[in-house]
Amino acid sequence: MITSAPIELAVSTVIFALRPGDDSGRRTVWLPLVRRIREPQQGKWALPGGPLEPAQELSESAAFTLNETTGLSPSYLEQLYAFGNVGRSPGNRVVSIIYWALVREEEAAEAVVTENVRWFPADDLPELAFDHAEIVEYALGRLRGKLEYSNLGHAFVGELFTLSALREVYEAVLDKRIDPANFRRQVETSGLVRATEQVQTGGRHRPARLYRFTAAATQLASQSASI
Amino acid sequence: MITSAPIELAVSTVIFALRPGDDSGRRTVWLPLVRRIREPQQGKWALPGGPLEPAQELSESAAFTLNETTGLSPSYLEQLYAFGNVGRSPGNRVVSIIYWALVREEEAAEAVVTENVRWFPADDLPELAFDHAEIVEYALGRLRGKLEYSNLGHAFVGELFTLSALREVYEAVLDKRIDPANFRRQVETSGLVRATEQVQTGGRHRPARLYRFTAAATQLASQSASI
DNA sequence: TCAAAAGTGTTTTAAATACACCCATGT
DNA sequence: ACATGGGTGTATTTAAAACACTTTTGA
Repeated sequence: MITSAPIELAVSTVIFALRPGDDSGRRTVWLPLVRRIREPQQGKWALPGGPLEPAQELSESAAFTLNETTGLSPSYLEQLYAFGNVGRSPGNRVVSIIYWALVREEEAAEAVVTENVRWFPADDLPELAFDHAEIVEYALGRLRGKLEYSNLGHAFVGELFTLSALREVYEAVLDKRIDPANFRRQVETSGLVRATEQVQTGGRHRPARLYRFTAAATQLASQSASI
Repeated sequence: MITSAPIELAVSTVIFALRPGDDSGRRTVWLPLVRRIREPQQGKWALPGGPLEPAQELSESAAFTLNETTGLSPSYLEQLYAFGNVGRSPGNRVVSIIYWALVREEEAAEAVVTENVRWFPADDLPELAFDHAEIVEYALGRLRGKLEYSNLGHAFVGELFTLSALREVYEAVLDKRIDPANFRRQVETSGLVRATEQVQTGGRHRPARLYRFTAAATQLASQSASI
């Protein structure tokens, strides 16, 4: 009787954060990778992840890996796609269920950085293990696409934020300039945001009003997370 | 040493076709289900599917199941989502990677109908096994959503089609009336469609010009299948 | 000749975009 | 005072939607 090796089931996560780029003062998209410390593909950089535990929910597994890698909790977490091509891992058959997550950079920022965990700019990645380069590309597409038709910016700013800060999130992710006046109107008429009484001073210009997301917005974000 | 049972990996498919409804002459969305012939949930209707074979691609598994169930080949096939909640199958842990497919009804139509395979209207399903009701709901949302921002109608019509036929696909899936004049303009300016020299006669009205999809359209459909 | 869908033209409505200009603060 | 981003007003462009009307066939 022939018994082939069982199919392995893993969960990995593409973790995005906005960080100051090397060049201008503008922030860009970064993601953490881990260096593989065993064969196959030893030494190459890969997405954080691991085998699924029988008693563990898929999203729990993704969030656990994320916390292990960055020390952070995700402000957004959604399943991306199941990658399972026969040839994607030489020698064994691995089906990887990929999640993607957004984290707020402010919180811990440089917290966890070891020899084998490092953050990279999304547009300047090293050679990745397996099909992980393809996966990251796919996740970036989803991030950009979703930002345009949902209120995903929510996940990148804090509880209180200026409209400029929110706009900068969009500019960083979509990598294009957005007219501040039109952006303001779109956001304000969306009903997903409410002005507070507070303002943010400190800039050498007129203080900016602080906003917060409405309940509708947070709800919408978690809904769209499953659609 | 405690060794828990391994996680099972299955692939199932939500198969959509347009069929004449019971009432009016208009077509509606139908899907085939199979009756479970063993425990758990014996006797309940479920999505067609089965365990993933180690040497089989995910999409191959979905297409194989589809052909087995309907005798048809999919004109569109795309991964939907991986459902893997711990409690979704009592007793064992099953992660199901779900695909969704569109088939052209004309081809075989009533071909495969047995005691344990039956087509149901999407808006009038029997009680389903496991979390399959939730899965079908999710797939319907994706079908409707995708039809609005891509040229998915492509998969439901033949090579040559009238703009009315294409419009009826949209009306059936979205379950709403669409202005023929505006629909015509939108489709014509999209560049995804090209008029042929032929017309379709036979109706008691002016003959309708036949169209075909351009290469761009078919390409776009298969692209969007992986995004 | 009449019904019915094919197909064209035009108006209305709404949204995105572009851009001029005033406001309030730190230096 | 003046540079800078915050914030308002308005014109332009584009697309969606609504709807009147003409065309061509089968019966």
